[in-house]
Amino acid sequence: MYKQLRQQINKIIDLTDEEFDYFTTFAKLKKLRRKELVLTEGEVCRHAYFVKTGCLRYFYTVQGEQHTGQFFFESAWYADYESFLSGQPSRQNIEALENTEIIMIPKTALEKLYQEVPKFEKFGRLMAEKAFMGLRQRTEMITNQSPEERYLNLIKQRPKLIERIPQHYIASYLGVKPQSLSRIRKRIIQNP
Amino acid sequence: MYKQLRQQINKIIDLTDEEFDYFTTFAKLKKLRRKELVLTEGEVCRHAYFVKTGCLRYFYTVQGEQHTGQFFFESAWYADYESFLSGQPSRQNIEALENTEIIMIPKTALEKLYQEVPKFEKFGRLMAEKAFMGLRQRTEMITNQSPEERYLNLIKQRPKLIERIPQHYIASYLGVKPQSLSRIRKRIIQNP
DNA sequence: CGTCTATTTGAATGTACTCAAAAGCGGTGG
DNA sequence: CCACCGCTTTTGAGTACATTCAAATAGACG
Repeated sequence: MYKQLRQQINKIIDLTDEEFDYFTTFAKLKKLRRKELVLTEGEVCRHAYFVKTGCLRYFYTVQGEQHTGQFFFESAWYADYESFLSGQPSRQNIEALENTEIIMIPKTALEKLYQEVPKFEKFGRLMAEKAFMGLRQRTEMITNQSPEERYLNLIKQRPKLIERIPQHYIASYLGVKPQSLSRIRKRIIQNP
Repeated sequence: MYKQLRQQINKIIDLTDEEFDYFTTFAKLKKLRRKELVLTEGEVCRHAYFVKTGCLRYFYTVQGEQHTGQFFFESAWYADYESFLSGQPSRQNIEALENTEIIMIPKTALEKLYQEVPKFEKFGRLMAEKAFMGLRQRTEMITNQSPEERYLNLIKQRPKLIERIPQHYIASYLGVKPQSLSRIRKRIIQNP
């Protein structure tokens, strides 16, 4: 049932069977249909989400425009840390781009685990550190690279993403308009 | 001696006098002159830095150009998390913009503290979470706002920074050329 | 097949960039 | 005290590239 989850957690900390079983008593499964939201802006993010199958996208809206923050595929974790930690309403939306199965861990459960089992405090730290590094990579991509470079890098580093995600979402993720991404692709095809 | 440090840490976790004293046994003081680097790209970041007085800037170089990531003033913490955590050479430089006094905490000390005192594990988690939120704010500023909006926001949110930091560093922080920032300022002065 | 959405293409526009040079400012030494 | 030097900031002119507005084409799904 939770084998996949166990594998991912094992990459971060070693849990005994008991500890993992205890962890899973708090887990909730949820199935999402394509385009369904698991978090809507204005709500407080009270869960961490683990993608079992499918794909999530988080985005936020600025002046009526959607900005895509990130995509998450099988075995990835996500939560809107800002809302999750502060308890403030989230400005993000988290949406399933395909029919998607997720495992939800309530914040309250994590807090309980942090207190009861020191090992989970370490888990929490490592997750936050990992999240930080992921975001930094993303930030550098946006600040240091031209749209064309960003797209070429994405092809190189996450080729499966290109095949799986509709182009206008990729444009939004790269920080350009769909028309611009279309032209970028054209340029790339014409010039080796 | 370490009163200022104690105050800042108290904002995050409660430490007993003994715990704090133990913590400070690992601390090292360092004075930096203006323009001096405390971390150079290629080195591994083995310390967390706490600014006692003065100001630090971290930047990295892309195709010969400096990109300023962030400024840190009195009572701020910094470390290149990526290098600090992974042990890989840093791509960042950390520089004093003024004569600056810092307190350095070795990574090895933190690891020891994490193991020995559970409370510090929590401290580590909270610091990572805080770092994450700071970076996210920065990322959104870059992705969602025009250079002019970024500058106006900076004036509003960190007015002291504007007075204290030379303009070309601010331009670099905002992701524009110094000439462009100069023109932005001109526009702002002319139009209310 | 027809409708709706996604992608592509075209033309005009705007904004930051580059290259270049002038003006401003701070510090040093005569 | 002033003259000079290096560095910062400003200004000008021309360019590059993503954007906007608009429309055509292509694909997906009922």
